[in-house]
Amino acid sequence: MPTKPIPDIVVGRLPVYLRALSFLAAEGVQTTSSQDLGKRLGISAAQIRKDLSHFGEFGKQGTGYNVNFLREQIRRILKVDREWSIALIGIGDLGRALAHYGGFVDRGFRIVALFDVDPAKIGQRIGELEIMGMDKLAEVVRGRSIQVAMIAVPAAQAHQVAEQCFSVGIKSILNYAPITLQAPEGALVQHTDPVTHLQRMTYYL
Amino acid sequence: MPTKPIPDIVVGRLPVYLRALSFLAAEGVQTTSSQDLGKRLGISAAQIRKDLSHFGEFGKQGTGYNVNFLREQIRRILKVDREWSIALIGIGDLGRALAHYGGFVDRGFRIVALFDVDPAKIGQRIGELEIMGMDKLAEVVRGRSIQVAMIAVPAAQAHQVAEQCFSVGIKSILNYAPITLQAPEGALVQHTDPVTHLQRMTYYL
DNA sequence: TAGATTGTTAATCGATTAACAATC
DNA sequence: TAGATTGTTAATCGATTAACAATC
Repeated sequence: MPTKPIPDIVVGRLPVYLRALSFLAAEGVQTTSSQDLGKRLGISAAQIRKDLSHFGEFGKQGTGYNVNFLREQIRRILKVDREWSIALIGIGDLGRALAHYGGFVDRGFRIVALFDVDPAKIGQRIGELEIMGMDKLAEVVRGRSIQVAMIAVPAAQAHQVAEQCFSVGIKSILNYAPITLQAPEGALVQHTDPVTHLQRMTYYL
Repeated sequence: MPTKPIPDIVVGRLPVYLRALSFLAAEGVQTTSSQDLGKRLGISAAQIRKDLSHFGEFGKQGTGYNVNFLREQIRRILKVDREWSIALIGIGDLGRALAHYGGFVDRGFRIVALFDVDPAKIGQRIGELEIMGMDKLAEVVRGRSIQVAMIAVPAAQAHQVAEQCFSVGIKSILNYAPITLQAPEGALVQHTDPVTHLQRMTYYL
């Protein structure tokens, strides 16, 4: 009896719930409810309960949810109760900003390797890390069991860089280039492009 | 007879279509079809035709769509056939990267003002722009009719900064802080947080 | 106990897909 | 003309919401 897969749209909301729970935990809040969370996130209470019910029972009638407990459960479900190593490819302005960003580590991710094609950049250091040429990608990805990459290269190069990543065993790519990439069978690509968000908003202005 | 509002999920796909059409135009491609676009974007051809049908008829039976024509139509629908002025608030690593990013202008947006609370940063220049204190926000937003802001401040300050933006007349915020912000009636907030994307992917790993 | 809130069911709502006449 | 592709309708599929028994 194969279990029904969880809808991707539900999976996509879990990180948002997790973020809110971490915020509440940091504030010292012990308990929350689907209603309280829903109000904070602009989501209906019923939807939050329904979403969570795909994974188990985490609350108590009359009381709600223990913030730390639910947080730990979602961390486990999303597999961010560990640290994922990330390769960052493309060390321009955005790549540098990502390399400096301190918000990855306590949410389950650590950039452990930097890559660029520009010979002028190769060998430079950012913090602890040295920028490497793409010829080192296979070796580093395999050696450090990296499964996740972030791509911050120009649009014209993104497709080729993604191919290279997949060919050396990367399973997930977060793509910052403003172009839609195809993921091969068994791999995943997520896109993040500020302009698409802005354009979605101007429609309503 | 009030027209039915276009589903937001459809509006959200238009920027993706536009991005693909701009790519094709740059490649010199004259004509495309719902099937071709769908293949490139990982979306069904039927969905693309259905989405476009909310706004009018843009294609020709047997031929498909003229790339430049459809591109112009979507630019018009999304209102990015003009240039929107943007205020960028929070000039840390990410804010700096956004300030340097060259990809806004040809897609309808221009950062025209930089703000930070740090006295050490106020007065510094990035390119043509000088970083200003938040006390100048109201004046600049009104003076330059700015309707869109990007917030790249730490999570702890994001809520307050957003309130300030809305209070001086900003209608749309693209929020880079890892926290969910509420938009007041008549305003819009879009969130962009790399970690939520990464966490969504690790679920499947 | 009385009040609150969960997890779940069934109903509703909305989005996607399949199919096809129209027609370039 | 023959082949291709649109725009649209109806059917299907899936997601959200409302309601409520269970129970803390």
